Amino acid sequence: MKIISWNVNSVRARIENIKDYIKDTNPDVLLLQEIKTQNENFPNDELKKLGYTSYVFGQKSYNGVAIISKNELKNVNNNFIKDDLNQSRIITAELKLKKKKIVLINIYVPNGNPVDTEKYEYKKNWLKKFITKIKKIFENNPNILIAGDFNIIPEELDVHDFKRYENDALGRLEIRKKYREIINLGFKDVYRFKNKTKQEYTFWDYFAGSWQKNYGMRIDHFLLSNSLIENIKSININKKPRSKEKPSDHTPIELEII
DNA sequence: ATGGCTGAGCTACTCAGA
Repeated sequence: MKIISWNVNSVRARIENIKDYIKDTNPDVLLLQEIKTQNENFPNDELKKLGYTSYVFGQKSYNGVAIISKNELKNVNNNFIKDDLNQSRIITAELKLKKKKIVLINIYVPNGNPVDTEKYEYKKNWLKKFITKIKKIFENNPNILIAGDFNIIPEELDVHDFKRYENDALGRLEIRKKYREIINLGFKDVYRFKNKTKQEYTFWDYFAGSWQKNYGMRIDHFLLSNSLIENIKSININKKPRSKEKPSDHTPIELEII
């Protein structure tokens, strides 16, 4: 089963790229972040033509997440945590893998910059609530997959110039500790688990030729509960979509589980 | 290099992103 996560930076501005990408990679489940549209303007029909059902948690202008799936999904939910600002950042569903029932969680974590503002506090509180909820889910189900745009640089090698980000909301130790806290509940960062020292990124700024110079960062992640590690077939950051015309600033990360 | 692109909403500009 191929599951892909991609922050598309507007689903409507990116629809042709997304359709091309789906035809190329044929995912079973595609998790989108930053769709930047309300549910009623989501391109359901175009994705239906490719054989996918869309489950959308949208919002006007900003944020918004969606799950696009070949098979119909059960228990789709938009209120995983109570969001302090009522922003659309989490959509969950139930996924079946052989005999295992997996809780699938698609997230778009707040950015949190600048760090001396309420935006940073919002990110911290959001992560705190999220961790509390994950602990609770674990009590009933050991099989959890968290995927999406975490807006967290886990380690120094996950960014081209760590010094620039060590006091940034993406790289601050306080935030990276939250990431470790999730991992320590019983997860693997699948990319890092499979690639101990490899330096690859999932995001490059639009400006200053960041893509051409490979000034990027790895902030889109798949966290798989330890009970599912044996099911990993492959993990891959696919840089092709970032090189296309009119790209998102993020590129997809692709997980295959069996 | 704390904003030099990009997108949404709207029709001139601000807000947001990381």
